[in-house]
Amino acid sequence: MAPPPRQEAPAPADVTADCTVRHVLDRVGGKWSIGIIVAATRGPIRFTELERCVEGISRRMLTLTLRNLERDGLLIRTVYPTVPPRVEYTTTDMARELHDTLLALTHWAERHRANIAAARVAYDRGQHGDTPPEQESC
Amino acid sequence: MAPPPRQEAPAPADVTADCTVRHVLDRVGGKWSIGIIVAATRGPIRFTELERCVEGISRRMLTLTLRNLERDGLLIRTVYPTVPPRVEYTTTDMARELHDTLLALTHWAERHRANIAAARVAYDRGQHGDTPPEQESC
DNA sequence: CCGTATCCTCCACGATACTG
DNA sequence: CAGTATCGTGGAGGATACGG
Repeated sequence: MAPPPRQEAPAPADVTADCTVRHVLDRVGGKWSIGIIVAATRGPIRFTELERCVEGISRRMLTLTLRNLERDGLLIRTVYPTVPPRVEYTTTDMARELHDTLLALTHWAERHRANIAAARVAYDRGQHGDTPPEQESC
Repeated sequence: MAPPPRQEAPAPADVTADCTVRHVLDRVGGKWSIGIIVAATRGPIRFTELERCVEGISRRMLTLTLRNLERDGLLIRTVYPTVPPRVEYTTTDMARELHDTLLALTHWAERHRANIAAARVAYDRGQHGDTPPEQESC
C-alpha cells in the first residue's frame, strides 16, 4: 500500500485549547471526586454517609477530596455546632452543571463499552498470538 | 443555626453508575491522551508531527499513549513500508464522538473558570488570613 | 523517521493510629 | 461524629541513550 500524498502540515493545531479540559480533569479526574459529586448532587450529605456511599474510600482520601472540591467551589461545607458535631456537604450550582455534562461521558462510555473491550482483545491477540488471553475485568 | 431535620437516609445512591465514568477517565484522564485525540481528530497525523503538536510530550510518553489509545480502539495506526518509514495515526468514529462530548467539558470549564479561581482565592484566604496570596497560574 | 530500553523521581493513594 | 498525623508504596511520567 502506497502512502497517500500528504496534504501538507495539518496546521499548528489549537492543542492549547484542550488545556482547559486538562484543568477540569486535574480537579475531577482524581479517583474519588466523581463519586463524591454524584453522591452529593442527590442532596445534602454527611461525612459518614459519604464514607459508606463512596465504596472503598478511606477516611483520609475522603477528607482530602472534600477539601479540594470545597476549595474549587464545587462543594459547600456546613458545620452545625451540635454535639456530636454534624457536617453536611452540598453541591453548588456549578457542580450540578458539571454532573450533567458528566452524563454525556457516561453515555459515551456505555455506548462503546463493548467496542473497547473487543478492540482490546483484538489488539492483545495481535501482539502475542500464543500466550493464553488472561481473563480481563470489564 | 440549628441543624435542619434530616429527611432520613438519602437512599443507597447509585454511585456504582459513575464507575463507567471512571473507566473513561482511566483511559482518557492521562496527561497526554486528550491532546493526542484532539490533534488526530483533525485528520491523519504522523508521529513526528504529534511530537511537535502536543507540546511538552516526550518520545516515550507519546509512544505509550499512542499504543494505549490504539489498543482501546480510539486510534488506527497505519504503517507505510517506505524508507524512511512513515506512520500515520487516525481517530476512529468512536474517538471522534468522544471528542465531541469532551467539548461539553471544555465549555463547562470555560464558563466557570473565573468562578473556580475566585473560589480558590476565597478559600485560601480563609485558611490563613495572613500569608501573602501567592500568584497562582490559571 | 519512528520508535525501545533503562533508570530515576515524585506524588496520589492506602494503612494505621490518634483526637476534639 | 468528623476529622488529623504519620509512614509506606506503586505506578505515572521525565531524562537520557540506543536501535532498525
